[in-house]
Amino acid sequence: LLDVGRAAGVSATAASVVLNHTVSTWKASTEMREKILAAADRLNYCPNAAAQALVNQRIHTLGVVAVVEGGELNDYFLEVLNGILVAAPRHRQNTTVFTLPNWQRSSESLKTFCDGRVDGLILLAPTFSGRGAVVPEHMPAVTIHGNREVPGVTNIESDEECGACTVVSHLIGWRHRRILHLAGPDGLLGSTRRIRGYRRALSEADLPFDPTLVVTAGYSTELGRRALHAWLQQRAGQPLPDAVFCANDAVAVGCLEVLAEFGVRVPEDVSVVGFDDTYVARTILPQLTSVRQPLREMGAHAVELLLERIEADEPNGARPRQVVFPTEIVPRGSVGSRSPVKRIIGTW
Amino acid sequence: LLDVGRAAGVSATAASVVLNHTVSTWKASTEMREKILAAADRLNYCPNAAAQALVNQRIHTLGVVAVVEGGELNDYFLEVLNGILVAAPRHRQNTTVFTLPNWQRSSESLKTFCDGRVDGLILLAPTFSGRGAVVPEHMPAVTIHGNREVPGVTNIESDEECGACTVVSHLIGWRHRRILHLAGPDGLLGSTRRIRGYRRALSEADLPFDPTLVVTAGYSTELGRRALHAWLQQRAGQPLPDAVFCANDAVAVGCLEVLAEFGVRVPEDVSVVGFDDTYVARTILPQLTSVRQPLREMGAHAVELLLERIEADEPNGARPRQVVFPTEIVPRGSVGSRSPVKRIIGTW
DNA sequence: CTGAAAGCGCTTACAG
DNA sequence: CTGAAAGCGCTTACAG
Repeated sequence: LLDVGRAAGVSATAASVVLNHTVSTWKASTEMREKILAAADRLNYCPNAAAQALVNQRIHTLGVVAVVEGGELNDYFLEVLNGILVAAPRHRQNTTVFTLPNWQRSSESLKTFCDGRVDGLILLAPTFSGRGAVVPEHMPAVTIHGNREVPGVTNIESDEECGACTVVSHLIGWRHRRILHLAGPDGLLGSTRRIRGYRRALSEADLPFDPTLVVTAGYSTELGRRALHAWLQQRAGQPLPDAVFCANDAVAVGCLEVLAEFGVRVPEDVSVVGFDDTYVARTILPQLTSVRQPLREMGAHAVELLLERIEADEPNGARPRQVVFPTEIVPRGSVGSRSPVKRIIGTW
Repeated sequence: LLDVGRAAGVSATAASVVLNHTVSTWKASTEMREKILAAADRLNYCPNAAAQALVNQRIHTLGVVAVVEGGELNDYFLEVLNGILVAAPRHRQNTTVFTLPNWQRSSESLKTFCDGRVDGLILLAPTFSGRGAVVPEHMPAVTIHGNREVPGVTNIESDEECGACTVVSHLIGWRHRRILHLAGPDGLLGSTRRIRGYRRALSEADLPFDPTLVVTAGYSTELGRRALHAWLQQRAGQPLPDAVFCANDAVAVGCLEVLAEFGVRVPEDVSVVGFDDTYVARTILPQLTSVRQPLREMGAHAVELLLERIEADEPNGARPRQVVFPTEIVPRGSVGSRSPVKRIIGTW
């Protein structure tokens, strides 16, 4: 099309220069630029992105890599993606989204993403099994909620430990003592941090830590349901916990369902808190007290950091960073003072 | 890199041919291919996507265009995107997501997406004001829930009218008579179809149509809240409706909130139904009877249709199609039989 | 069966 | 101030 542009105007290179407002060693006579602009408009010229990408080595596209568990995207993903999708166009970047079945065998897929179709990669909550550089050396990348440190890649996370500690302290403030924690998947950094926060809150309040009160659930409603159900079944006739601290909101939803099935009222009999402050926390009844992570801001920040990295044009690892966003408790109706009467676990 | 591949092996063109398993006029001696493969692996060769795109005129990327209202993605978007993101890699396509502030001035943006960075476009719930070809002639495109017919572009939709009719008939089956409809935004095809379904159900049951029972809300929780709140305020002292048919689940959430504020129980006093069967329908209490549209399947189907279109390499309009997916009612706890006692609207 | 050459559409030193 | 030329990394007729 460039040569069509020329046909209409006068020159060849000229068109390129005026159409890209390149600030080169030029002054581009006004009349000429007018002519070119007109011609471009007339032929409705549209520069070819691939050709530009080829010569500029920049395609102005950011890749987002996420795992879809069971073919299902979740609210966490939606929120972060929201932040990314809104931030990217502000920097005139496109966003392409890659989905992976799992992180285990992601190394090869990741490599194929590095063929020039994107300028950089945002990895969403990656959990790599081995260490080893999974992202090719010269592909700029940042991780969000990286589970292990990816060597040399800057990671964006939130202060989950602090969030967990705060929300558990909040429960303690309402006079709850026996607080059950439905924890995230074993071994994940996020799970560990929540547990650490939970323990810190207990110890700050001089409460004993009872390991039987920490049970691994996972991050989904179904896993939350199962974990709590099993736990309650096993303890029929024993007293209910005062409160339940759930690894995330999805788990809390499962928790609320099971409690309802057992005839336990929330928050009258038991208080429940979640984590992430997703949409469901506001819509479920009772509304769920939760810990907000600024997921959208984190997504937006990932875009900016990644862009810096791309423009700096230095290999990963040059200036790895750790960015920690604050978390914040959002109090709602699912927390009340400890029930004065001790309730016993029934059977279902 | 190709010439590096050659340096290691023997030839130049050869590498390209074996690395792309092009089925040309070749037989590629086994020893040669071995050598090339080995060299490629050793240098860990990675073909440049931009260069390939430039010569093949195919970049193997599908564009998804959606509007983010108020910078906020919604569950509808998430579901459809889910379908797309899972389907695309099955066809070895990438997905890039474009977000627009609105559809009004989308024409120019759409044009810039047609610079070779994608091979085709999936438009999500576009609402164009003018008619006029908004998508350039030679850019393959499909719409999902297109609001007007985009000339020549095949549209994927669901039988919303039927869904609305079924769910309203369902309410009538529970003996509800005065059914309020919190409708979608004025003028949108989806709103109109829901209203048509609502009216059809009434007429099939020989019930009169009362225009004051159809009130425009919109598609968000907040708009649902406001619409119902205003409606109830105006009618203090008058009888409550038997049931509320909401334009979508988000509106239903707002509806449930307002009813709770007015001290109205669901479903004992009033039944409520939503539309879309999003995540919230399952998690809110009472769980929401809703109409399921197979959004993921629709997204996946869009990918396939678009790919056909791209491969057929014919201009838009050659074979426009209309694909209609069935809808399905999902009964849950928010519907019960009509309250025997007539409840009166209180003030809030 | 194999390699040299042209070309995809653009940009950018480099001579006029 | 302006244009001709080379080159980004690949593919694909086209001669050997």
